[in-house]
Amino acid sequence: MNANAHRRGPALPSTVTDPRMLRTREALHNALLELLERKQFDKITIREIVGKAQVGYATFFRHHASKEELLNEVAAEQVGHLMKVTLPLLDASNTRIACVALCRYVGQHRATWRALLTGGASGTVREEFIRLSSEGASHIQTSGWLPVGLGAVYGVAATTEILAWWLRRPKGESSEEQIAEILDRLVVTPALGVIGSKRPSRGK
Amino acid sequence: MNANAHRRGPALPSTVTDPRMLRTREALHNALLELLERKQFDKITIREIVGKAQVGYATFFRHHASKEELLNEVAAEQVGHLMKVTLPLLDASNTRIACVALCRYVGQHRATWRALLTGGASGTVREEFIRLSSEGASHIQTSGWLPVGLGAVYGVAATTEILAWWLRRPKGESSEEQIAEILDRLVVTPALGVIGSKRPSRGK
Amino acid sequence: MNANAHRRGPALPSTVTDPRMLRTREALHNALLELLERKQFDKITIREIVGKAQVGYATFFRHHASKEELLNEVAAEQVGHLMKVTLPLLDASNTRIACVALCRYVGQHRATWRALLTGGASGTVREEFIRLSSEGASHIQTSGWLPVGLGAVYGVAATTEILAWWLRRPKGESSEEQIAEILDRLVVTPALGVIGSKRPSRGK
Amino acid sequence: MNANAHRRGPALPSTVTDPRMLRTREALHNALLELLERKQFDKITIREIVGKAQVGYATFFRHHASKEELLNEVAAEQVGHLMKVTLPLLDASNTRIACVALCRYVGQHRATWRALLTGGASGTVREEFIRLSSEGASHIQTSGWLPVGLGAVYGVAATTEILAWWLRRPKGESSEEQIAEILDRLVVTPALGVIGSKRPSRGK
DNA sequence: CTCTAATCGAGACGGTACGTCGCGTCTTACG
DNA sequence: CGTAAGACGCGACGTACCGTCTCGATTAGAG
Repeated sequence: MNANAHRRGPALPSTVTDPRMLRTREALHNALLELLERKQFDKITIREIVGKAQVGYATFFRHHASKEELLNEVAAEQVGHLMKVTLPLLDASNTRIACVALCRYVGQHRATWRALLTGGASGTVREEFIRLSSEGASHIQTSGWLPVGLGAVYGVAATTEILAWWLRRPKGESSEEQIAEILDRLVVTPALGVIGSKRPSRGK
Repeated sequence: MNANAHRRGPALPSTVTDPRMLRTREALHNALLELLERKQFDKITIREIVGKAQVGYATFFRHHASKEELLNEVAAEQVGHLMKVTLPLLDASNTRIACVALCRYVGQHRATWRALLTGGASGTVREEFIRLSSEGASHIQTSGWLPVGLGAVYGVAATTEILAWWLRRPKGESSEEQIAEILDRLVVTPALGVIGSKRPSRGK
Repeated sequence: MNANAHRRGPALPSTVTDPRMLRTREALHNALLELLERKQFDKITIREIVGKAQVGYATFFRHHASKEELLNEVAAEQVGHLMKVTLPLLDASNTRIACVALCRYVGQHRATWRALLTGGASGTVREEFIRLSSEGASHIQTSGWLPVGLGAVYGVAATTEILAWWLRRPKGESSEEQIAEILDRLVVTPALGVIGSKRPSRGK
Repeated sequence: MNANAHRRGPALPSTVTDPRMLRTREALHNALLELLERKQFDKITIREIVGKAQVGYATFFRHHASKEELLNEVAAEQVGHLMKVTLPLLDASNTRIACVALCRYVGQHRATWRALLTGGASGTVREEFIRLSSEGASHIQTSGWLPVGLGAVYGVAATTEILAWWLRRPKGESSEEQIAEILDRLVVTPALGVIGSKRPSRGK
């Protein structure tokens, strides 16, 4: 009996072709993003999301098991876009270019990324970041004193935190280039290890 | 009408002397901390807290307007303890000592700090950190390229994230000194500005 | 932990003394009866009941596990009242008197009993009837050709069906005495067995 | 637009000849009957019915506007079969023969009739019974003290209730003849009036 | 034997009621 | 007479069916 065959979205969402489902999925994604621009993720109710998306309440659960799962999906999507822009430029010899690209992209999607990074969703976004970057940047090496796992956690946390600070401020206060420089000097360069050279702090 | 005359804790909790109130407050603090060691903050219900604290349900609201407010108070308290240990040692000329003190303190209160930093309460703890440190460390100067506000946000976020990573791992995996070194090299030194000298990233 | 201590009404509702609970219980009883006068039991939603009773939705479940359980309670109550009036008069030598008493009582509470017997609740009422009458009339003997269990089921079903027919018709169409006579001749006398002889009825 | 041109079965189902429709109709009838043997009518969902009938969900509505309508149809069909067997034998001078025929028929289709009479469908079955019998037995006269309408309602209710009692009991407990006698003495004879004369029963 | 239209399965969808849970308020009874 | 116990109104949760509505893919039966 297929009495409950209607439950759970397909295992591989990418294979969905039914235009109704695609429309619904996108409507839910957009609705969540729009709501995130105005209130904290955990203050948003599923009923608000489906209301804004013009979608039936039960329909939500035909696509996502929970609010969190929808956020995961949205986060993965957005982080994916960001990565696609930044990763190809990431090159140990010149990290600044990647930082600028990243900041520029974020600056161009200010509203979305402010929502993602300052609206209670940042934890999820960070996890997605770590997941995707450990896939895409597995060749990056850190110097020995910094455990790889910690490097990733730190890098992502620091980056998102800096971006969040930037996005919380009024629009023109800091330029994309300034933030990129901060990012590079404060996070990327120290984490990548400044290999083989000066350690500014006092010796052990 | 004085329908809610009994509501709201006193404006200045520090002035409370009634031993019953003190007992209740402490019981609630401890109950929250113990629960945080076992589950996410937002999965904890007020009824659980008062149950564990052996306190009447309504009594909770005579002391705190909400769960979050209690968490704020607990966070301020714990962060205060931590600050008291670390701040006096903070000296631009030798940051490592402060880092070691901080890690040692956290290591000695592992359970509590793991609860605070990995249990969904970290946002609150961070805010409390920023608030208290901007009071206590207002004399710290960063070099010009790093806005003061961002410096604080970054420093706290990076620090808590690193500590959280540490506390999530099995107990003996990294020593307090190792974490302190990472903290110093990765966060404190770069943020304090590497004053007057070499900037490892390429010039503009 | 008494996290769910609020669930389920007390095992012995008769022992409840809290006036709030009494008010709520009665409001729910009345609301159900009023709604039953206007629509089928299974078309009535719990939300309608609590709406009419001016009671919170969740409160319903603090008193009754389901709509059906509430109906059981209401039915038992009403049937109990009816029994109290009729049973004492039940005497094998003159069943007519009991029939008249029963019809009179029902006639005096026309709206309620029409609701109970014609509104989709009759099954429940019948079961309650059988339950209570097998307690109160256990001394009644049927002649051998009619199994006792069947006698009860038949008597109750026939009686309620006749009353239901009566109550469905316009108010003055048949007098209480006429229905009582039908009841006596059609149901009671045949079921009691017509033991060889005298039929007390017929004489006015 | 003929958006709903496909909706609603033909006004006269008897005129349908398309074998696909016939197959579907029968499958739905059987599915409902089988399910009724295992659970209450109102606990049965349309999705279960179409599942068991191996029929698409929407197809159900191409034949029946609702679950209830399907039940009506099934009830009419089964009651019709029963009537065809019993009615021709109904003769005021010897009601026993018809009673025996009725019980025998029901006994031969025990599962079906238990489903129909004890599974929450009895109300519908009774209505169908009354409708069909008032067509087929309109010549039956009752004595004056019993209104015709009430006679029908009573007769059908009492009969179905007695049968239901019988069918609920273990299979061989009462013979078809015993039930027929009860039916005759308890329901048919009293209702037909026993106008001062012969009572065919009693003599064995 | 085609071909056109009726019929079908599958199942996404907007609804609505369900029963549960936790909140924060307010009443009651008890010590 | 103040405090615990807990009933209450509220509102979101996730589930289950409802009945409507596309979609193709069969499958009749008329040409």
